[in-house]
Amino acid sequence: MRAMSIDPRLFDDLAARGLVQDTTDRAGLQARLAEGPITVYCGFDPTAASLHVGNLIGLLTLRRFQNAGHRALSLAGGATGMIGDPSGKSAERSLLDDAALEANLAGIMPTLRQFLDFEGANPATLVDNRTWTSPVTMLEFLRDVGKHVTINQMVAKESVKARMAGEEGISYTEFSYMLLQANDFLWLYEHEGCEMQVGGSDQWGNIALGVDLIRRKTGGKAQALTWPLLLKPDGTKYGKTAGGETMWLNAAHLSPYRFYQGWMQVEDSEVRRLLLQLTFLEVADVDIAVAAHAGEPHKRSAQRLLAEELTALVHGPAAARSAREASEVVFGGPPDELDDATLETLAAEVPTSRHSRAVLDEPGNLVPVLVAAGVASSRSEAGRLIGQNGISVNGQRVEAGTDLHRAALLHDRWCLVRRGRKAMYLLRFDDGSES
RNA sequence: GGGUCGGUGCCCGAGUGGCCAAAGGGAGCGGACUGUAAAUCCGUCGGUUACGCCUACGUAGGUUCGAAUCCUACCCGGCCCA
Repeated sequence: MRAMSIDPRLFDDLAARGLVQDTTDRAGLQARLAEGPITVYCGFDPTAASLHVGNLIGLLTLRRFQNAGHRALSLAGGATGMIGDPSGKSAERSLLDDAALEANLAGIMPTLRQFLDFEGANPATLVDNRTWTSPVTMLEFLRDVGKHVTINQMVAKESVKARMAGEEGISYTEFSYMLLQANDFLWLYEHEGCEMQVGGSDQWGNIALGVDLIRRKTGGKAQALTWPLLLKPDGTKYGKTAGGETMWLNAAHLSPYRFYQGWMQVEDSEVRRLLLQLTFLEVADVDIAVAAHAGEPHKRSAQRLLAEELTALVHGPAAARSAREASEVVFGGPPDELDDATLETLAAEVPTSRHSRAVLDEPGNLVPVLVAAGVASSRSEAGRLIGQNGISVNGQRVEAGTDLHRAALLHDRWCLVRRGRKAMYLLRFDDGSES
């Protein structure tokens, strides 16, 4: 009867990592987990062509369950993604058309596959809720799902109340989202033997509705667990770099180098929690690392650990290594000591642009080149940055009126431009056409 | 369908005929201080061939020497009524 051995420490480990916000009857859930493998699912809506760090906990939590011997089920929200979840949103979403939806799905599928093991003795499963949602007619849906849910309980949900109180209101479509999600849970319960759903705490209402629906329709008992939303100290959602970029998981949307830098720049007070929630490092090891960091915080060893673990997890060990090396160059010594090969490598990690050598002979070329390189978005901004001592070329602050000359190039073709203290751009000057 | 209130820059939000590229706040960006941290302070924050010009206050027209501000139509949203 011991088909699969399960790790009994899972729940305590999740709790120790700060990953337990709410659960259905806690003792009951722990008892059920101890009983044997459970099938657990987490949904990911294709709202963009890439998942972002906000989805990371879900991906990792599924993996934690799988590692502990349970069955992980990853759900791509092809149906729900079209509607948009009103939870945590203050404004109505724009509906996705079919083409955008397909593109988004194609973008997130590889990530969903990457975090789980679909081979071996305990393979994970990947489903798309369009499979069972599309064929259902509206009448069937109203009869089989809608009949079991009261408007009263739907209106009582925080996400709905917030929107009903706001100026924009909530459309019937978005209002229905929770029914679709509840129906997903029911379907998976009946067809995949899925007894448990996990998600961020903003999903609690939707998940609980599914648990209710399952009980009413089947008499069965389903489980739910949510984790606290990944929030920054200022209360805003996580998922942006210090520079305000979304922390996408796809390399095409955010380079591994910038992803790595995003984690390098988290503040001290956050780093322990992030290590616990976003890596597979043991709790004890995290505490050792954090203690070491506290002793000499300027070395940022905990941030470095976080950045390396996560970059390796998301982009692979090789990308993590490149990101680290590039970071050492960018935040290391003076750029005029870099050799040509290092600059070539760096070009793959930081924003790099190509320019014609001919512009080096033109007076007043600095501002236009900065714009062309993407350092500034307009001439005005470029001028402003220079005036504010915000631009340095090859390690030298430049003043208004400075021109770029051939003599300033590194190895006769590179220019390393720094904007502020963190943003680095590499400009490459070749013969031939400008790009 | 009727009534009513509203749609302002990345976001929130003042402005109700000229002094408005548009107060204030937030975010962002740069600087100082630091540790690629936090806190704090300073500056900046539509574009440009820069004391001029262009583009901007839901959309399209109109009144006016002059409109974000007035009028008309339309679009969108809140609330109330049917």
